[in-house]
Amino acid sequence: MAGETLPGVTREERTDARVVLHVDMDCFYASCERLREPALRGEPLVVGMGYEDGESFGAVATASYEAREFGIESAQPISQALERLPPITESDEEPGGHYRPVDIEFYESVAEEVREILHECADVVREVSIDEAYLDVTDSTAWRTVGGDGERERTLAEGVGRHLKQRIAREVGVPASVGVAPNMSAAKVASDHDKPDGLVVVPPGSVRDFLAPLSVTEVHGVGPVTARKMGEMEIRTAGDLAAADPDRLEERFGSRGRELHDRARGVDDREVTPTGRPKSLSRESAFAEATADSAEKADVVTGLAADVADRARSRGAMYRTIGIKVVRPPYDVNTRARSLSGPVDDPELVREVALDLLTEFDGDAARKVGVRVSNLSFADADQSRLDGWEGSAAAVSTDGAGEGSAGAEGDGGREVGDATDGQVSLGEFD
DNA sequence: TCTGGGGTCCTAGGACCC
DNA sequence: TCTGGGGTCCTAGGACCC
Repeated sequence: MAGETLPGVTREERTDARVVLHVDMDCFYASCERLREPALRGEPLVVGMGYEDGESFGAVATASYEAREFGIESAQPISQALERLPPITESDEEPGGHYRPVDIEFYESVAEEVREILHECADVVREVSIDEAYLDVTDSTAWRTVGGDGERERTLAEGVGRHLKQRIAREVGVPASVGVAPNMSAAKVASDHDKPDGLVVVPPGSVRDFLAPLSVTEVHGVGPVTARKMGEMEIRTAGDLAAADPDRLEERFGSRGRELHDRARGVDDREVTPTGRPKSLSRESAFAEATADSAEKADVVTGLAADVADRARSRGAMYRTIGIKVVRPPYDVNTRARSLSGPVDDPELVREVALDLLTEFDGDAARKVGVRVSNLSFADADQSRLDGWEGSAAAVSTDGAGEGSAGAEGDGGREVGDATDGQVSLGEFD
């Protein structure tokens, strides 16, 4: 990192500070809907999921800024959102509200176009979600200030942020907010600071002052629980947090306390690492009405199990742990999981294990159930190289498959057969 | 066979994020 | 704010091993 400089950036201009961008698409699902249906621009728009005709069950995924004016927020129940949304009238004067169901495949296709631009602009891109990413552009720009006499002073780094925003707007047609800062957590707060369509630049040395007046809830990693506890400690702003005694914070919040203290002071050494492999895959579904009916619960779990197994297969993932989640009223979250002796790709087994774990909750009312596979491994070249299997005949098999061949652990009497075709085949279950 | 210490794996729950 | 769906990381206790 320290050695070479890039064209246009001399050695003296290099500082130790990194240049990190956080790109956050503004109410992304709504923007996507407007892309293919321009008449929705400027109108209150709610994109929701789980809402079928006549049902009032589900939640808001994204509300446009116009819809937010009416008190509509994301994660709100659909029924409530639709009540607040003004009715569409014939009059051109009256703003009408619009509802569209989530169409995740279309949004993925738009996100892919955005991703391509991000990867063209930076070597290291970490995608956090469908509408958010961190970029490290330290090697292609600098914090040097340009402009000055007459012109507004700005940094080269700001130019990169502006360029990125403009390309996304021009080539894809959706708005993005961009934060530019010397670390991830500051860039994240910066992108959030002037939404929508914002560009906020926080140069090195000014991060702490930038954060100081903001509510502690703006700090990434501070949720409702932590904010409440901090309130009890008279810590209300990021400035309060920065000035607080780190030992006290650690006492109260564990290692996270120290970390949050650092972030509030503008200290965050985390590298921007490229998006990795998923660690787990899950699906869950809420009942319109909590149910204790075992058959009904089993039905839904069966469907979710099939979906999860399907998704794992399509992504080339094998799993070693299968789990369920049961949420009992009022909001009692329970998880159960069982690990196998080796990774598998076996939809039938996902179903069997999930249903077996579910029997513990026979007779219990459930408002939501879920199925999850974790302990994932990927049978491809990358993974096998990491495992030191490169070049061996068994290159496609992954950790655990080898020694799992006899089901030697005898966990619960289930047998795991020989590893063949890069996958462990199974004998009887239970 | 009343009993130390360290390491790892597994499970369950909690907090947080988008 | 009584709460949808898909994730991540951390913690803590127990089992098990040496």
